[in-house]
Amino acid sequence: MYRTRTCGELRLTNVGERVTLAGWVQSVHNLGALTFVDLRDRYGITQLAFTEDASEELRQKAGKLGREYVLQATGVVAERYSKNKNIPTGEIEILVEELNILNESAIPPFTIEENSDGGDDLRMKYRYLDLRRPVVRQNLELRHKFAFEVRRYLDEQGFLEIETPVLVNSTPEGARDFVVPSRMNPGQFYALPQSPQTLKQLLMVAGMDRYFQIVKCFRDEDLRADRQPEFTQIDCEMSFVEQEDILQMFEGMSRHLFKVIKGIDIPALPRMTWADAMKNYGSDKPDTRFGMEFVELKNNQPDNASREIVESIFPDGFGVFDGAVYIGAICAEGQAVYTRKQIDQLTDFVKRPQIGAKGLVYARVEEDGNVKSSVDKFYTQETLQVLKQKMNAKPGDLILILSGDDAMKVRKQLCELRLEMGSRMGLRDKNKFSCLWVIDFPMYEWSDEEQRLMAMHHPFTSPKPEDIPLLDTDPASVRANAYDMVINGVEVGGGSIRIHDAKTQQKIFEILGFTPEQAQQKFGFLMNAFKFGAPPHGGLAYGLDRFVSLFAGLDSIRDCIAFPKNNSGRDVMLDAPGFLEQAQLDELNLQVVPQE
RNA sequence: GGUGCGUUAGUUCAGCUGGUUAGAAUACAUGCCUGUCACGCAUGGGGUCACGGGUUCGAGUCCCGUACGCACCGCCA
Repeated sequence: MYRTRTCGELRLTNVGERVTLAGWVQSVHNLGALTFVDLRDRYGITQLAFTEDASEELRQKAGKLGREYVLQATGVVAERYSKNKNIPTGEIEILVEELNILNESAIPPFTIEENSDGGDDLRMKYRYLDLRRPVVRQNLELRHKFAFEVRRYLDEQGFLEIETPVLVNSTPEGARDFVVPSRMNPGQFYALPQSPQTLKQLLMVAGMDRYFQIVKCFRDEDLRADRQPEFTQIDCEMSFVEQEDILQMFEGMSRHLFKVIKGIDIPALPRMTWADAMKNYGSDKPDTRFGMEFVELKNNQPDNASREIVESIFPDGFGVFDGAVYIGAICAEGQAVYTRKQIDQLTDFVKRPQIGAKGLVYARVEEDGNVKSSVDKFYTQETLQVLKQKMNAKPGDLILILSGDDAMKVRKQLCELRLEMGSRMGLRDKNKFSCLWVIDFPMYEWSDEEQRLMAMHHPFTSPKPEDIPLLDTDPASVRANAYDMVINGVEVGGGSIRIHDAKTQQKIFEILGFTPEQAQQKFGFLMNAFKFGAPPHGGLAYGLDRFVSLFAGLDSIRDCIAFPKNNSGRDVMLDAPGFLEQAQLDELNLQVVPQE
């Protein structure tokens, strides 16, 4: 037996017990005649003491230990002379009688401590050492607990966890697929699933009624702090349900997770239409931890987000806003104190190429109620007072205005500005959570690149019944039975009520530009299945990595993934991907054309 | 595909308008130390300044290119 206890559990009540511990050397404090060794395992740190009671040989041995050596130590639990209040085991130590070096260690390339001195790159290369750090390990522990509670909740609700294949077909639409050559079928390829979407729908046709799976999904697109090429989805589907049933079920799951894991009772999730989210926040995943909603000061081109014309409050013919299609503003409470320099920073921020605003107009509401703006020379105080009233601004507030000839673009710029102001004003507290449903997404969005409508969610999403007539006349304005769960501006999950009859599905494929032959070739299996009694069904998928990151307050989902990939999609520890031997390529009927 | 920032000791970083032998902290090694817990003290070793080219009497420093890393845009149904 390697150990009788772990390094995290011994207390004063254990004094006098003879125990054996095993773990890694966190640190060695050699004081000459006295040596202290901090021994670490997953459960904590316990101090090993080598004192005058220990043999000379033992003291010599202890003094020569290096960081990360693997030890087995047997001794008696004793009360410490001087206690360490910083750790739970700080009141005791082990008076070591037997010491066994189970393995030596090379000098680690970075310190394995709460605040490591290693950079990201280095820590990823030696991720197995990085994972010894409590901060990183705790993220994986949280992830385990999260997944466990998901299973508990869904099991209690009658869901079956069913595995679906990882070697499937490449699908048109959506992200680029990872592909796998088939040795037995020369020239043919499997693809890794971007999501088990169609498979779970087939499980509904099969009568499984309630399905879930915590499953890896794959998308061959560029990475981000919140995007990995392989990521984990909590994939769920239910039969004989309407949108309301699904929202209730998964709102319940989220509340369960918040309650059990974070100890937080979250209120019922508000629901916001996609149109309102875009109109008031410029985003389909608004961060609702703070307000600062947009006010439309002009909009003469109604769209899916706001369908009414708003006359400009600024008279034409005078200045900066002439010719703008859309003018929108936010009111930053109490920020009139912003200096010229801070305003200039904000202006630079919105003018960055990634955001692309042409400029920023600001107006301060002064203590006497007068409005002082960057466009004073163009507009009268009366006009500015209308602005103040429209913005519901008080003395001390700062109004920030953006304009342009494309309402959606300006909304997105305003969205970035709003988030930036939220951050600057400390309104985006990681320990505060604001959850909501965004509902009534449009079915389609226009793709400039492909010059056609694309499914906004996916092509299996059903249109709202009342909008079905619009499919023929104005498909771009058709709304879908689709919904996202959004927390703190992060899309943690999304789903829809699916199409369950072959005819409607065929029609949707047509609108997306598939010929009947193409639709049959790519999705024949699904439409055939629909001929055999498909139940009405729908579901939702959560992004596990994002949800866990949110709970852990992480900036990147990498931090809750044991072995993540870097920005270029590489695993720097495995040095993957790599080249294949010629024999392996031959067997797969693959030829590698050398890059020039 | 694009934009920005970065690459100097094992590690994290400093190094100004180009100018002697490139520094600090930490880690590491050796010695001292009977209560450390960020132990302390002393001594020591450790550098292809990412790579290639250019400008210059002279480049860690300026310019161009490449590679790599991070963040972002495009992309991600």
